[in-house]
Amino acid sequence: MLAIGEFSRLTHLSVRTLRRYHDAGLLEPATVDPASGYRYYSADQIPTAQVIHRLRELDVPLPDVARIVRSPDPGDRAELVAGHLRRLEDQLAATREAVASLRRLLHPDPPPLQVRLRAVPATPVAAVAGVVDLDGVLAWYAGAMAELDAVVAEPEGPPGGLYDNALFETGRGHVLVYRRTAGPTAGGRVHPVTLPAVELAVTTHAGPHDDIDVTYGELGAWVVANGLAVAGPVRESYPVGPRDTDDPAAWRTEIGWPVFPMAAR
Amino acid sequence: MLAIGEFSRLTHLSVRTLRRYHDAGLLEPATVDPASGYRYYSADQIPTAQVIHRLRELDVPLPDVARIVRSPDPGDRAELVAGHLRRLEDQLAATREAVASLRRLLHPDPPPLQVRLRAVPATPVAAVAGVVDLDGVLAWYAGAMAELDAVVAEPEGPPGGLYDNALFETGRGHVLVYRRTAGPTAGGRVHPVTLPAVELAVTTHAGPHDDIDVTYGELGAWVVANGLAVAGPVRESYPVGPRDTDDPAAWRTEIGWPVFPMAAR
DNA sequence: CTGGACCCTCTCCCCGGGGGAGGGTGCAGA
DNA sequence: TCTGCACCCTCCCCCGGGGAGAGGGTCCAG
Repeated sequence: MLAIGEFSRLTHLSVRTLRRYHDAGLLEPATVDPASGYRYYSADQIPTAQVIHRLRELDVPLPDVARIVRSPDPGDRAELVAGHLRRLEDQLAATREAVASLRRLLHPDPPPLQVRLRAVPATPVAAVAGVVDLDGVLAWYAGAMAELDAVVAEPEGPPGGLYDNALFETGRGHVLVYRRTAGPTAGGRVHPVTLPAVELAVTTHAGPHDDIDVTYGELGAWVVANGLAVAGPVRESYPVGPRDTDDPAAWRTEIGWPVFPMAAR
Repeated sequence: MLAIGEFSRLTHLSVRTLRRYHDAGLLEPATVDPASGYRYYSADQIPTAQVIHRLRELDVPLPDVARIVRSPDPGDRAELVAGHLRRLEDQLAATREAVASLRRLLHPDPPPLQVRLRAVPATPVAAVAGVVDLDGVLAWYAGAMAELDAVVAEPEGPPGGLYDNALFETGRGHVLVYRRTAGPTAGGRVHPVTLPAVELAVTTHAGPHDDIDVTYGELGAWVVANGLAVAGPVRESYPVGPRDTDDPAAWRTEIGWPVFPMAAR
């Protein structure tokens, strides 16, 4: 039986951290003296402590660590770990993209932004709508678009979507993806919808979506400079997207932001 | 002039976050109405907001972001950014190593640990000592060892170090690195020191230092199983180290932990 | 039996936000 | 000019994974 200080020395985990792991139900001492509250660990808990240490170095949240070290089946455990490694991969990809986008921001090579005003009439479309978290929007988009493809036999023009401002402001909001078509417009989650008529400020973003907010910002600056104000929901359409090519640099995203004269807000 | 909500829509930064950035002195509104406290932004602050956004995606702390966006000289700014990118690289390397170490832990292929007890007599050495942070210990070690090499003409045996337990427990502690020699033992930070006689439990760790705590743990378990207790400072020596080869898998680190009979603590 | 190392619980602090309460402002339509 | 409502303000509490320290109990060797 090892007192907490001794166990700390053997595992390179601080005494404080060991106590926290006990409170979190993550690493229970082998025995606890009921009179004094002293924690006593056994030497064969050392490997467990080391696994915990590694998982924490990978920023796995404590509750997930608890699930991993407590799961009895090594298969389940491996699966949980693999899931977290995938999460790390995604994070790494996001980091790389942020670095690239930062470089583009700091060393700009700005092609002048083409903004046009376009009066869009009310448009009937086949649509899938829902309330979505910002993190899950990509997955939701893929699923919704697959359903649209299954239902809409003869699409016209590129697919598109409407995104509520709340999605960017609070991380959750209404999203609607649509296809224009002369054919059927209902089935499963797909329903016919008529997009309202609006005046749009339209521009096209080229490349991956990691720095699409830059284009949003430039579009917004143009709108403001022209005495207009924006109001959601924003419309995007995807003349060239992940459905068309695997090369994000080739993507083209048309952004249409409903505008009003400043005074008419 | 844009109200905060409008600016939020143009930058995809939440209203809350914009207010926080104002409070942190990171992104000052162009004007603030002294009567109402309303913040008003100008459209040409959008690029700055986007740079901040990217830096935050890279987990650059707010004070550092403030330094970057406020530094007038683009060269300085690039240097600050580059520094953070280096930090990200290091972090990435650490993550990779933790993943590798975790795999080794979960799929162990354990060569049986060779532990020997060795009575070490008092030993005169040339040494550099200091109080070091755990993060900086590698850099400190490199500097100290370079000074030792400059002073000690004829070293005997591998270099070594003594590490206070506090280094692992509180992240800061006494460290002493030494070389045995029959030659000079003083110069610069180098001073003659006599390491006290101790009884050591000794084993050798093979490979990079990322999972050296596993060997520490196994050594500790062996010590406990043999009715002994450990006490610092730990001694390490480096028969094969970064000085000898660039391949961390070839490194050999001898760990000697002072031991006492359990009862004699 | 005593001193000192060790251990206990408790509270407060850090970061970068999110959530909500409670109240003041700006502006368009009536 | 009034009213309603969207917008804005400040202030406080919450999260996770610890670090720091206060104040007090416990263990054990000399």
